Amino acid sequence: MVQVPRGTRDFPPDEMQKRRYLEHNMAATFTSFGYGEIQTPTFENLELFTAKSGESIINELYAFTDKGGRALALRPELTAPVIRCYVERLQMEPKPLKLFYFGNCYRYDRPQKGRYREFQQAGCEVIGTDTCEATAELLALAYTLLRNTGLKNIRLNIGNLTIISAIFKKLHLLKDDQKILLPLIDKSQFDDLKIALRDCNVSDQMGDAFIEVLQTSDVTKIRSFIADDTDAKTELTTMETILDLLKNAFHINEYEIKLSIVRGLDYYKGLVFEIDAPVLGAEKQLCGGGSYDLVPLFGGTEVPTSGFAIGFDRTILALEEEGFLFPTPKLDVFIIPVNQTMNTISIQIAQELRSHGISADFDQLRRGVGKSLKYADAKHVEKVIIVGPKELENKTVTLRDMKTGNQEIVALPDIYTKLKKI
RNA sequence: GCCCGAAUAGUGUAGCCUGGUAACAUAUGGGACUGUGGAUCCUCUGUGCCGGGUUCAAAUCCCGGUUCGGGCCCCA
Repeated sequence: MVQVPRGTRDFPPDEMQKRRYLEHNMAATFTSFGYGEIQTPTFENLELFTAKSGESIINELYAFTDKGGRALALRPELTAPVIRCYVERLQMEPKPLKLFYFGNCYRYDRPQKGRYREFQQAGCEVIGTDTCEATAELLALAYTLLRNTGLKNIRLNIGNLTIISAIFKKLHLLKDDQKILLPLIDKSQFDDLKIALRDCNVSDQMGDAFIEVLQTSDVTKIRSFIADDTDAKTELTTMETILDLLKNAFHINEYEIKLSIVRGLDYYKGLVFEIDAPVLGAEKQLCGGGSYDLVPLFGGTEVPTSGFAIGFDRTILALEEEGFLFPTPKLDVFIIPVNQTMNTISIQIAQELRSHGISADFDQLRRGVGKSLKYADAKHVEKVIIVGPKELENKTVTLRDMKTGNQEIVALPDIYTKLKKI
């Protein structure tokens, strides 16, 4: 039997209901914040993704050569394509430019729960502003977006790469050292980090202090550690302004400063953040983002950019874990012709209801009333119309409420007004 | 890419250790039943992931592969 390829999935109707709900819900939040939707191609020129991350990323890409010999790749994420599109045709748009997107992405990874080779991302980019209010809004949007979906338990952690870089400089750490240290910081493996710092000729005293700063959410502790670096101090003050706005203007209090948030991709700079759903366990990260620099790399005029991406599939898993009840759009009316001579009138009624925005279906298997009622029940239909010759003599039909079992005789012209109350 | 576990009707499971006719529940289709039977009863169809090996005989034992799940690596 032919199966779906490794790491990919089919989405039957009951899954698609959840996915569409989430898409509509998220799109509504994005648009309420003044964002416009954008869509880019599923595949791009390979160099778009190797430009910053280097050739090694090809191992994690679905990369291929087309019949014209072009080196292409299925997109592994959407930030680079959106910025490519901006540079290519949107540079003269009024600023700030606020874009959001949904799209399937592809990575050649080992699949596990919440992790697939084809997965969906939702996300956004803000181009043309790096004011504190813009950054605060980005944080607020990410948090609000996930909250609006119905998620109860999420954690927002905020870090800052400018401050981390300043600390690296202060500890006289070289680029090569950072490559070893950053992954350890990202994974919060502080015991290993301590040993690695020692290998990098950092004194135990400084190393311990650094590790403490990485774990604290106390701003004064961070400030005293970076007291002799003006850039870092300025950045910290900016961050405080942002957090102040987040708290007092956007009224979002649930966040933690966590300097160990450093993100994987190296085009980020300044403020970075992640949102976790603890219910998901090992693969718990739902959202990641921050400020980054990609526009000049793609040949555009330098402009501030920031954004975030949300793991759409994981958001659904998290909602399911929390026992969230997804809204389930149902068929409004099922029409049962008592016999085949009732087919024409049944179809006419269905069409009439459909034209009034009431979803309607009729028995197409020529089943008896009993079997049809059972079918309507299995489909969780609200109302059933039974069309039979006895009532039809008086231009009426039977309207049955499937919840209560109550039945009434309704004149044909009154069906629509009777059902409109649903 | 690495380590561990799993895979049996559409779905959920039993049987596997100790090789011998593949089973149960549920769902689907049909019927009892030519208008109320959302019930009940009857019934058809439908199952061993793939490939090799051992054996008179493999769902069962062995090997390889595939996919899924758990954990690494990496990341969303």
